[in-house]
Amino acid sequence: MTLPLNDITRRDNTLALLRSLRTHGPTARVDLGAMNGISSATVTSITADLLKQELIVELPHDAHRNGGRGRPKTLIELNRDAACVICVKLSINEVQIVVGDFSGHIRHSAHFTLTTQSLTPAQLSDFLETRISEVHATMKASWQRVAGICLAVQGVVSPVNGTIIWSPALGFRNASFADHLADVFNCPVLLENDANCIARILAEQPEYSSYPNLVVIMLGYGIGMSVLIDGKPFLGSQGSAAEFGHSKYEPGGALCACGRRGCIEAYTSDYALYREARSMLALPAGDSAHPSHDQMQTLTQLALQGDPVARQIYDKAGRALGFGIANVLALFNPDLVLITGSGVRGYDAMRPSLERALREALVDELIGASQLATCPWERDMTCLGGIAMTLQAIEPDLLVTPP
Amino acid sequence: MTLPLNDITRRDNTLALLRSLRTHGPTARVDLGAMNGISSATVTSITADLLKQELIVELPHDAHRNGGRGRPKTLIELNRDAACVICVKLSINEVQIVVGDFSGHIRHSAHFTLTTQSLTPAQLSDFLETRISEVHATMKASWQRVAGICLAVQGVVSPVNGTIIWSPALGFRNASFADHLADVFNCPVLLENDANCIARILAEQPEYSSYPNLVVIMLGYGIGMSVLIDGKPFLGSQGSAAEFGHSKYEPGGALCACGRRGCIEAYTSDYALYREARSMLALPAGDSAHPSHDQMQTLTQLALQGDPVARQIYDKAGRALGFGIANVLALFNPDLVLITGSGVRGYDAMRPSLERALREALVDELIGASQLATCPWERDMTCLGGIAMTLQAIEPDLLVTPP
DNA sequence: GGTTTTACTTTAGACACTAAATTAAATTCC
DNA sequence: GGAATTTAATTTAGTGTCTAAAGTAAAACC
Repeated sequence: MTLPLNDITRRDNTLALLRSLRTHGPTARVDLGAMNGISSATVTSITADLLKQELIVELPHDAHRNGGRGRPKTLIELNRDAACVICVKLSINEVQIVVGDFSGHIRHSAHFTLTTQSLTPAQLSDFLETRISEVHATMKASWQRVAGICLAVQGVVSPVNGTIIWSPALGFRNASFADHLADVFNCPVLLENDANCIARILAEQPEYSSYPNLVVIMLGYGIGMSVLIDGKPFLGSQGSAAEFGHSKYEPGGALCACGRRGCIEAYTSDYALYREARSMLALPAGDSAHPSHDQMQTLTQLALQGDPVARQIYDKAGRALGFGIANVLALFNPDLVLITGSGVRGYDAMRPSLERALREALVDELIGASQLATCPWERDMTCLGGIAMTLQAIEPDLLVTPP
Repeated sequence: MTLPLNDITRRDNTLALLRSLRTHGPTARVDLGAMNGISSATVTSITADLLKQELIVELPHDAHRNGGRGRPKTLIELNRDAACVICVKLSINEVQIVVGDFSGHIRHSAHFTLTTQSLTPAQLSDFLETRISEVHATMKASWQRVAGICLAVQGVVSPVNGTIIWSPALGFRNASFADHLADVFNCPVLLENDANCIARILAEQPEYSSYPNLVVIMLGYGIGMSVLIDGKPFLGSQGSAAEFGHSKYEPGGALCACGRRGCIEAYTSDYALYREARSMLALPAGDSAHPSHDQMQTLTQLALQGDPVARQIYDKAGRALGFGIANVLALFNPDLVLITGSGVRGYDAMRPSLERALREALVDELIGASQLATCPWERDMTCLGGIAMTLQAIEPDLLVTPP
């Protein structure tokens, strides 16, 4: 037994209202009630509590004119300054630190370039602590509280244990930073996979919110995937589910960054594409194991313009991705598969062979059950998702003890 | 808005008590309270309602002596005769019809042999209606009510739409029987995949109940799989998730019963094993496309006794299964993968190559996160699972309107 | 300026739950 | 054998949450 049952009901309803406000923006009490199946009287009661706690604010009436007859609605919105969260995105050779306010918007953002793969755990820990401290101090000076921190990491992480199991950005394995940071900054620290963050943000966008079972595949330096079941990210027993990039296309096939062979990533990721291409084509110089945006752009353009060698490389990549997606359709049967990440730039070049592979692999009924779409890629999506997840995680903590 | 909120709480608590009684057998009020985090007073109140509705009964005190001091516990158990459900298992060339009582036990069972693949939809519908009618009439004569019917079907089904999308037992596709049967017998009719039924039963057995994320793989004529996430069967958007047997091992590989190539089933199922074997080994005569138990037994024994040709066949099957399981581990990251079905008889012959494939495919961290085990196979498991699922589904209906 | 419309608040009552007190039914102790 | 002890179940009293309905507020309409 944790809480008396009635308190749970109240808390659930309170959290539901906060979530409605976060996704819908300013909303009137009547509408909040209708959206959540709660009577108007109860909304009044709950919002009164929240106003007292300064988690929400009423909008002045003159800010909005809502036409019709009758008493005008009083719009309520989240108090942006009620709390803030920090999201740290860790990817290959880049760290991004972002501050989000209580309504989920980015208030501050900074990028750092460093050779992540050569860091020791202690060096990375120091780096994170220093950088977060700077932001943390700034925020504390101007705001009430930093209510949570999120580490959004490329690779296999265990949110439950707070350990990074394996990341392409790092030269070591099984490292734990979350607990230490939680001690230092005295707030909850979430560890999340970057693909889950992105899926979280995409899923709440109106055009995708009607698909409760959503698979998001991220193409880029590596291949990431996130599965949302009933709108919630699916984590396996250790929280490290959905390692799509390392599911197998061809047993014994091409060498992957994970050390195994035949992974989809070993055919479809940036580094795999560039590895195939560099020996056969004239391409910009640079670190071919970590091709830059420009390098990939050049390669993609060649394929899209019909260069036969480049086309063949993308054909092969599309075929691997197609068979991989076929397995995902067979196993998860989602409503929608959304392909995004910086690698979508090459999607059109992969598409014919991808679709051929799908038809080759699956009976029509299974293909037809799921839609396939792409979605443009924006750099800040990961952090926005991390902020959203962190806010949701810390909200119950903010509700404690109205005095 | 459906029900006032407090009614939902009450209904949830009532259903929780019923579920406790179903899994734990006769239980005292105090213990029911402790198990469900409900106060003893509330248990008294709820059980009073249930007694009035005759869904539960009190055991006479002299039936059990529970030693200790103090007032003896009054054990409560489900009223077995409160309702019954019918489960129809449809597999290749066999239909089984079973009656389960309210406590989930089998009260009656009948098997029918018929060439299912040559039936038209109308013929099958007639057959089912006739056979169910017989049982239904018998039950109605002696009991209160037949509260639900379950169709447990091998293959891809859509529980939501009530249609059989594809079944190896049938010569046609996209057939709907559930609605018609529901009309005829005036009760809810569930359509379930057979693997989901079995997983349901296994999951509630004490030795597996501590694994919330459980994957059950069924080896047999075909390959079935069920995924339980947080103890609940995972169905995709159409409810036809987890078509593990038709996920791909080898693009362009062996021909599968589904018409595509390279499916795991095309290497590891009974028919695939026998297809490979029949040209090279002296095996019992019979329909080699649908090998009998005896035929498979002979083949398995050969492999286990070290016959090189048979061993090679099982090696290949194990390798395909191993890569398939590797993908499942990568994508679902379950706590436990349980292998069962009649085909477990050959598991030991597949095991070495299966484990080799796993190690070849996955980084150690992902293999180590999940356990792998086998579980003996019993014929009635499917129907027991179907009964359990049906009882759970109809329970809310039984609670309506205390007069 | 009165009427109508819509939004929000207050009031009154119902329901489910729990803690504490009470009753029930056994065992143990003397 | 009767009193004390122990444990189970029930009853009682009280709390919290919710809703429907009545009441109040603030606008547009006529």
